[in-house]
Amino acid sequence: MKIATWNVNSLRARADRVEAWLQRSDCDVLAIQETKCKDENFPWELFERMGYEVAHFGVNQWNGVAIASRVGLEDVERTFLDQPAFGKEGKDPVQEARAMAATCAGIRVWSLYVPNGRSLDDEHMPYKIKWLESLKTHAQSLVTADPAAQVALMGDWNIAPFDEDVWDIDLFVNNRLTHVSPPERAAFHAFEEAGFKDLAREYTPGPGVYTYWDYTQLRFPKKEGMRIDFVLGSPALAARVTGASIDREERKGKGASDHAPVIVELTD
DNA sequence: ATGACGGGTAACACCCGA
Repeated sequence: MKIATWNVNSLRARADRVEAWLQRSDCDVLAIQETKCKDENFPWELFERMGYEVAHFGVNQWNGVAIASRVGLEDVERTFLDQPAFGKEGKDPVQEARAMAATCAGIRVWSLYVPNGRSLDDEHMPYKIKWLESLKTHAQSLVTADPAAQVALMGDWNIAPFDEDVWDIDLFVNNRLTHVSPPERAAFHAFEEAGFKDLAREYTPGPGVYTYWDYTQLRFPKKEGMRIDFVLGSPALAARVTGASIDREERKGKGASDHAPVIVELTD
């Protein structure tokens, strides 16, 4: 069985690529981020045609998450416990479409689009940290309630947990860029301390192994990327892993997303 | 070639991404 996560950077713009990828990847469950559409614009028929059930959560052109499965799709949730809302001062906070869950073949699958943070001094940064802390509390509660629970936290985490997860750590640190700061990394590692494991890393060792390459400045051909997309698994799920890969072929050519799919293989 | 940013909305720019 294969499960995967992929930030597609607009599902409508990437529809042909997503369909072709489903065709060749033999993927059973795909967590999608940045659909960038409302339900009424969602390409439902693409997934039907390919034999997948799909659930989507999107409210406007920002964010948007979905889960497609050909092994069942039940108990869809569109938020986690105490998921923070974001609102600029003077405006009502809004729950953003950044998380959804569904149970697929006994696995509690989450499709997650962690807030970017924008800059270390921006009000989106404390939002990002709080968002992750709430998610961790929720994820931890699932495993506490049932130590045998198979939970997959899949998505675009917008954090590079280790120095080798960016092509030039000095550039990031010296320019006070996001994704590598101690508070962001601590928020990520808290999941590992809670028993969740990065299921792909041991099968895709770095350095120089990434899941995202900026569209600008020839980042992809120059191999200047970031590892920021992860599948974190509960102990019971981690015990089933037999392999993992990053499909960097998918980043090539015209019309690619700036993220590549991350695939984890499990025992049946 | 893996190649010089792209998507969406609304408007003839601007927001957003990391």
